[in-house]
Amino acid sequence: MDVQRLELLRELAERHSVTAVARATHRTPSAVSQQLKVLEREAGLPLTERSGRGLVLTDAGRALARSATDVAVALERATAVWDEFRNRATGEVSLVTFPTAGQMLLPGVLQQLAAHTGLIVKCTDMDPELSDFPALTSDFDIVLAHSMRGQVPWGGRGLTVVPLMTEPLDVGLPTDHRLAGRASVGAADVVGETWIGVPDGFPFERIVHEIEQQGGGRVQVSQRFADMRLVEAFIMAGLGIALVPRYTSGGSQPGRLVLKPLRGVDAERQIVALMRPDRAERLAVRTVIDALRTRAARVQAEHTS
Amino acid sequence: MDVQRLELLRELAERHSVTAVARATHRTPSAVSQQLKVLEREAGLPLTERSGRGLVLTDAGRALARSATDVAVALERATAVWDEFRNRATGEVSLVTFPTAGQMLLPGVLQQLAAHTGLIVKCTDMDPELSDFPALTSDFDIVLAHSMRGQVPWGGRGLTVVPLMTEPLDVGLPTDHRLAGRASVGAADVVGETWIGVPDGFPFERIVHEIEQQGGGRVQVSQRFADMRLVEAFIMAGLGIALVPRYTSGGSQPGRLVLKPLRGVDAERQIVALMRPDRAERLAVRTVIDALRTRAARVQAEHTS
DNA sequence: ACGTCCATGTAGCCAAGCTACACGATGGGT
DNA sequence: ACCCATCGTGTAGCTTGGCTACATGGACGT
Repeated sequence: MDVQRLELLRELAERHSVTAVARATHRTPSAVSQQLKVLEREAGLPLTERSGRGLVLTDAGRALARSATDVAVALERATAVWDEFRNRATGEVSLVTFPTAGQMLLPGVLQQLAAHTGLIVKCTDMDPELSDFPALTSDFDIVLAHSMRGQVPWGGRGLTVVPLMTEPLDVGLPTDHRLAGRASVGAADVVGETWIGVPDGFPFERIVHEIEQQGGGRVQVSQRFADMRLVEAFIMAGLGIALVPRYTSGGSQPGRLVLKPLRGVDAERQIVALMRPDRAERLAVRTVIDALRTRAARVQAEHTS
Repeated sequence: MDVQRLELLRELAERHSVTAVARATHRTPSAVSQQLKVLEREAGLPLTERSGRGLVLTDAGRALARSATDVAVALERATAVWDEFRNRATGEVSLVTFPTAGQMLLPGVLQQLAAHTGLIVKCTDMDPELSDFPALTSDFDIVLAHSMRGQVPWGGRGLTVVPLMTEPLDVGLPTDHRLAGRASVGAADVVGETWIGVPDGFPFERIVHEIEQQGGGRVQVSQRFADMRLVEAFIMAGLGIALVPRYTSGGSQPGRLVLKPLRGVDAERQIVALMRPDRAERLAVRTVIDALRTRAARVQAEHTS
């Protein structure tokens, strides 16, 4: 029973295609196919089935892939042991973020991690609109994702979830708005306004529905943007109001945008780090995660004081 | 990070010698030495140290060997998964026993396991006097061992321990003995007798000391034997009395030996199965263990009714 | 019906890991 | 104090497992 082969099976379970596995593991499809065949012969029962053009795993294949994860975890834990003996995290850690979290956390994190020589962090940003967060864990060590409170759609998939911070979502208004003087606003105050929304399927969506229910009316959404800068620009131009994450707003032109807490509505988003459990064991990865957590805590502390 | 190499390091941790590892893994010492060297180069820190003629592990080496066990467990669990998918335990299971336990349990176990085609159980017996039970787990899948109540000297070593049964230790008397009519005997009744003992270092020893303390005197030990048949022969010849495990006695010449429970003394031995944790995960091994447990339960039930 | 994409065979190459043998070092036995 | 058994470790050379390159056949979309 070879670990490499198990790893291949696990990749196949995630990527659903021999060619995709081959690309991800820097091999030819032929090599992957051959190894899977050997694994099946060893197992003595079919692990894969043809399904049209591609391959799917059988029940046995899925079960084996699942326990392959445990093997990978144990292995990574072993390498972490000796990393700890050398007292240094080493190697490359890849990370994807959505723009706002990256802007808020990454500069500070990378400055903090500069002290660790030999630790290289490769960051990428990805539009949350296009990205399926759990799927990204196949290609990146750490995936920064956001979700609404309580809602953890990635628990069941066997992924490791590390909560980083919960960020309140406020209502962003232009400084000359009629509500700009209030300390906070309620659903009834804002339900009649023109809104700038987020693309369909975004977690914020649920909050807008809640405002409609509590405020008793229909929200008018004039535009839908994924990029917060764009949203803020529209607010400041007086073209509508919008939900804005509290810690990441402003920056561009302070003084022309005010944020008002939303009373009576559970308006928070959780920012979490998502990882494949084996990746989460690496000392280098854990070091980055620690830096992310301390940085997130500091950001939150700075805003509450 | 290769699993094979980790396995080698783990074997080295158990056997304390490259040549021993080579013998156990059917390789030349040179091959083992080379692989360990590669592992050290990968780790970037020394894992072994010369100590006279042999090798000892450094702290880092021991830590790594420990986590190598977790890897092995995960791997065996994976193969167990597919064994379960085929619904049959297969392969060879090696087992060592001390004579009395083997006599009591193994025939029934092997009869029960005859139903499992493809499952081969290789049994060996070994004099408990000569054997270091924990050390035997390096060479056998299952080690049947005995110990006194509460006393579990093999807990700390990271071995898997499965309790099979607790067997009372009675006082064996010839039928014409002056105490043969009693329902039970106390320490004071037997402390003045001539005893047949067990070799030094045997767990029974502690009970003899307890008899001396409670009975208030010194026990006279005329002979020391490891084999119970021999002990029983001496008892029946009127040459002394001895502690005899209740379930395994008799058989040879019933009617010339009687057993009397010992009042006020904690005279029991525990029979347990000892395994290396990775071996314990194999479905074949677990099947044999299950058979041992049901057989042990039946033996115990037959004697109490 | 055609082209494209996918999985999978076959031949051949490369490297990892083994054996065989030799050498220096250590420690017990006489 | 010597000798010799034993242990770990180098070096040379072979075997084999796993890869690439290329070819083949089946499934889907247009």
